[in-house]
Order: sequence, then C-alpha cells, then structure tokens
Amino acid sequence: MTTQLEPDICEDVCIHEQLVEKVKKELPRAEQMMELSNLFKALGDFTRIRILEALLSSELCVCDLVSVLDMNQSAVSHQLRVLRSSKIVKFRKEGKNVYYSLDDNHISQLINQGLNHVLESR
Amino acid sequence: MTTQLEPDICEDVCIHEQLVEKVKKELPRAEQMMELSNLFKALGDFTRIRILEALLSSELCVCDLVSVLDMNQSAVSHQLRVLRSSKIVKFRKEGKNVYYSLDDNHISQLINQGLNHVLESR
DNA sequence: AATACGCATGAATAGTTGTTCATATATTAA
DNA sequence: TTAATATATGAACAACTATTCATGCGTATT
Repeated sequence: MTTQLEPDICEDVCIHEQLVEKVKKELPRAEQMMELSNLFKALGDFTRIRILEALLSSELCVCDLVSVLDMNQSAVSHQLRVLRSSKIVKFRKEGKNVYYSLDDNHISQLINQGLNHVLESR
Repeated sequence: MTTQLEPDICEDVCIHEQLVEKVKKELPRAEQMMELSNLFKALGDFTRIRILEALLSSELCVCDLVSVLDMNQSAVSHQLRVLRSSKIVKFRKEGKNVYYSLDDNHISQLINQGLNHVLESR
C-alpha cells in the first residue's frame, strides 16, 4: 500500500538522511563509546596526568608520588584509586609500601601521542 | 664545608630520594601537562565521544549530529563549543548550515587508539 | 519587510568531581 | 602488646560540568 519511491518524503528538512543513516551504522556500540569516554575522563585531570607522566619514568611507591607531586598523601591516594579502577595503573605491595606502575604500554602510547599532539599543535 | 658522602642523609625515610629527583627532572613542563589533561578532559565525555566518532565517518552539519545523537540541538551546540575551543574540531559555514569535522588526524589517531585499548582490554 | 530556519549562547539547575580532614587498616619495629 | 609508618577511605564542601529552556543572531525565502 505504501509507496516508497523517494528515500526522503519531505524535501525541506536540513538533515542529510542517508548520510546520517550511514554514520549511525558506523558508530561503535554505545557501551564501547562509554568505556572510551570513561578512559579519557580518567586521563583528563592534571593531577592524574602528572602521576602517569611520573610513572612513565619509573615504578614508584605512594610516598614517592607524594614527593614528586608535592601534594598531600590523601589526595594522591584518591587519584590513584581512580586510575586503578580504570585499569590504567597496576600496583604491587611490598611490606608497608605499595608500588604503582602503568598497566600496559597501550596507556603509555596514548599519553605520549597526546603529548605529541600538544607539543606539535603550537 | 658540607660533606656529601651519602646521597640520603636520613636513612629511614620511605622516599627514594634520588629516584624522585630523576623522575622530577623527566617530567614535562607543568603547562604542557596541563594542556594534555585538558585535551583528555575534552575527550572524556560520552556525548563528545559520540560526536567525534560520528565525525570520524564524515563531515556533518549540526542538525545531522542532532539526528545521529538523538539529542536536542542546544546540548549538541554546547558540546561542539567545547570541542572547538579545544581545537579538536573545525567548522565551515555554508548558508544557514555549519559543517563540523575533525581538526587533524592526530585526533582521529588518538580516538582510534583509545578505542583499540577499550576493545582489546576485555 | 516579514517569516522561517539553523545554529549559538546565557541562565538555571542537578549532578559530578577534586581536595581536605579525620580516621581506619595493615605492616613492621620496639 | 604498643608504637610508628605507609596507605586507603569516608564524609564534607567547594568548584566544575552537562543538560534544558528561552532567546538571540544571521541567512534564506516569500
């Protein structure tokens, strides 16, 4: 019964309908985009970036990080928690100390590439 | 006058003093780390990631994005503003429409690498 | 000139986030 | 056991952010 000769029935909409459909199909799954935005969100903080840049040099215990960042220990621990829960850093316990390091080198690549962008775009 | 035989005078501190000094020296300048965290912060939002993933497929005008994201136009414009001010997207005007696209391919590399991380780390 | 349309923007608001303070936990030393 | 040290964590608060609503601005159409 319904005639579907032309893809757009209404000519006057601004939307590029078929392009929009194509783009929609090429989008990653919402869940993956959510994870991606959460990853970037975890990287998107000055304190956490400093922690990660420090860990790029070396595995460090919490009090080392406190000293490098010149911040109070509680603040550092809270940010380490964020990084842990996003699986950006890993840690090992040794006596009273906890040593943190980058979880894998995907992360260091991301950070380095981001830094390159920042350095080159000036 | 001052004798500096041992690097750490106090043995009992938890801090690895010389390592901390080395790490401090290797840190990028604070301003650059600030820019880097701001870049990641701009990428760290679900709506903005969806915008960017869409623009990865094609240049799009605002109303296309509104349709792809199924959000109201004002919200999309506000987020585009964030992306513009971080130089993540660029735009061109054509009549009543404004077409947005990714600013350069550093950005698309960053996004793709982030997405790969998300996909592989499961 | 008047209207319609696409987009931008300011204000308001609810939700989120980072830091601090106080305190808890766990490990080691005395 | 007691004390000291390294780290983690909950609560509180200020600062920030994303969305909505209302409206403004510029361009095209009539």
